[in-house]
Amino acid sequence: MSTVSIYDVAREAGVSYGTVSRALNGRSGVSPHTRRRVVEAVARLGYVPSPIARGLTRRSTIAFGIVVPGMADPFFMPIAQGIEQVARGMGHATMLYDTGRSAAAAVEAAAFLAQFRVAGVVVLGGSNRLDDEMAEKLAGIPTVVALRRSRGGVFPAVFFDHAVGSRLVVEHLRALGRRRIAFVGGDEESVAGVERLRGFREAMRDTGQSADLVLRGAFTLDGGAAATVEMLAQPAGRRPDAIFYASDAMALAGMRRLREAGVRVPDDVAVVGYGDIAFAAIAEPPLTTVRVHQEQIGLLAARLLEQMVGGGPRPADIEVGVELIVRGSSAAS
Amino acid sequence: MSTVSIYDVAREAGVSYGTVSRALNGRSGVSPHTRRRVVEAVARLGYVPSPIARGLTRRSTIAFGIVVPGMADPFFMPIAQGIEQVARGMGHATMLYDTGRSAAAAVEAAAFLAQFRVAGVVVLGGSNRLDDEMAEKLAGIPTVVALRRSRGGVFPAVFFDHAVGSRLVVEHLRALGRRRIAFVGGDEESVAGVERLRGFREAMRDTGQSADLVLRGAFTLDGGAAATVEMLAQPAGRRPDAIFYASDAMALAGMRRLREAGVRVPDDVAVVGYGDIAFAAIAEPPLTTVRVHQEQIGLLAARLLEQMVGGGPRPADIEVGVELIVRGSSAAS
DNA sequence: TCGATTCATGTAAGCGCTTACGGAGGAAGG
DNA sequence: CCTTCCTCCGTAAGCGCTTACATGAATCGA
Repeated sequence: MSTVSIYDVAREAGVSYGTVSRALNGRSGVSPHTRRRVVEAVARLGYVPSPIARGLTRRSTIAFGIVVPGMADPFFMPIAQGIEQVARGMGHATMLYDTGRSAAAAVEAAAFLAQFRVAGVVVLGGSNRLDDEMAEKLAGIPTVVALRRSRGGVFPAVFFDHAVGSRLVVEHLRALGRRRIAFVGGDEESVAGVERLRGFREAMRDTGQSADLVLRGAFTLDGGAAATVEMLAQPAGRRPDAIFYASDAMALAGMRRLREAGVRVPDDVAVVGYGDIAFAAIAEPPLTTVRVHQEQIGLLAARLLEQMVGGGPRPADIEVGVELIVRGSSAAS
Repeated sequence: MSTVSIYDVAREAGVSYGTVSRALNGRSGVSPHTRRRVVEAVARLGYVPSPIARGLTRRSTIAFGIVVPGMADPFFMPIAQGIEQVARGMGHATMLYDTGRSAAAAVEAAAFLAQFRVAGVVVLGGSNRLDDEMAEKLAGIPTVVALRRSRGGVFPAVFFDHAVGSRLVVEHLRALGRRRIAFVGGDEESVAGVERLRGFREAMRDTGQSADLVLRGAFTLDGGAAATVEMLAQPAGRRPDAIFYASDAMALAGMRRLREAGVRVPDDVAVVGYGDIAFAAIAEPPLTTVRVHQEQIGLLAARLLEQMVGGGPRPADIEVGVELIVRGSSAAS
């Protein structure tokens, strides 16, 4: 166990603890010779600076915080994973805080991570409504949001246009000749929920269709299943010939319900999701969806944070594109 | 921002900082009256003790560490999520360290978390080969492993018998009349990989079958896809009529490949997975698998850790059962 | 009434670092 | 040869807590 402190190193190297600290932190005012002796002593003793003691004086620990709406959600985790990798590359730890998709919890998360004096935080998705409050809690801790922009630009963001994805879907379905397109939205506590719905509505209007088949649920498997059951309860005449789910998880669960009800996908109903999680491609039928490039977003967010932590200026927002991936669940019927 | 320190509280309450500390930590030797004044001052000032300063003196921070083989793996994350919830209930943060399924990385994880002086750590799966080394790095930090036992019982464990699950699968497939059962194993760096294979071999032997169709890969989607492609390359005569994958992810990816090759599931080939991740139930066909009760395991592990952190005696290992969930991918054909 | 306890509280030290400050040499300048 | 200025380094203080110890007041029995 690293019970060896900076004092031990100092003794071993025959210098004072202050010098050790300077040497290790690359401060000036240490002769090359001394520096070398310190480095050697460190190696000999296997000394590792205590992150928490260091955190106390520096008011910042070598840990990043990630605020995530759902720790078990296959959409968010690849992003978090990317961030964790970058963090570890910097020798940083990663703290996860699961908000359970509650906007209020995100503020708590901010406060919590702030008192831990993390070096930086990445907020995944969620709502922008409370960004000011979060910024207040985070008081000066470098923070970036991913998957959305922040309210009033308080935080730099790596984002994409959720509405554009919806538009691509509607146009695709339209081109396929689908006439009655239903939308199953996620919770509107989040930007994703609101914007994907908005995009759907606008695209429907623009293509001269009425967006009257709109349901809401949670972004989860259960949410998708429940909404689909509800949809199936409609009188046959009002049944859609295409369902656009606001997330892949919802779509996948929905397809299962549809099949159980004897509805064929894509013949009777085309199905489209949003997010392109790994399971979308291997579902049966493979799920048409809006690809979001999660890994890229994670890496970009981490990189932005890296810059900010490094003391750089506030970076500009980065927009990434979305892309419609057409698969079997909406193949031409 | 919580820039208010214990000194501020002391001043506000008109007592000394030592008294504030004692009052806040429930130490004896504080009059009820004083205690009340302190509590009031805390509330008035919105004081929150600095976890990191506290960590420095106590040599233990209010954070738990989780060592996880894959942060984006839908099998592990529900467990981690359960732990995170318990942790937060205790006011603790959660640090995740992704080993990428490398046993060596798990030791690094231990060292890393140890220097952060986490209050406790949960190791998910992995190998038990390096448990001694990990214990050494963790020097006294309460630790429990989940999903396997630890070598020589160095850590308390919440485990199940991987081999029993395999046996259930083999017997099930056998009862279905399948004659040529193939096994697609996960990486044998982990206990899960080794034991599931062993269980398969033994069950095959006990039922008088030869276990000659055995492939290995990674536990991931890609691993399952690759192994399946390999399997399909076999001459038709050697083709299995059932494939038992060591994980659900592998099985799901495998089913996709099978379908693409025109192999019908379950008619031509029955497919079974292991783990019962959320997507298993909604796949098409729904996947027969070995249920492992991930949430329960997460909660139990967290609870054990809670006990240990509370200073209790080393808890006994807890074994949880596994259960075969029969679904469409192996329905009687 | 008086020492012996007991209880509540204040103070100092220390956890393992960082960093401002100041002192000791040595090099440069006159 | 003496001042001035660097360079390199040691020391002290402080980050925000906990806790051992010291102090003083209150309580008790005799």
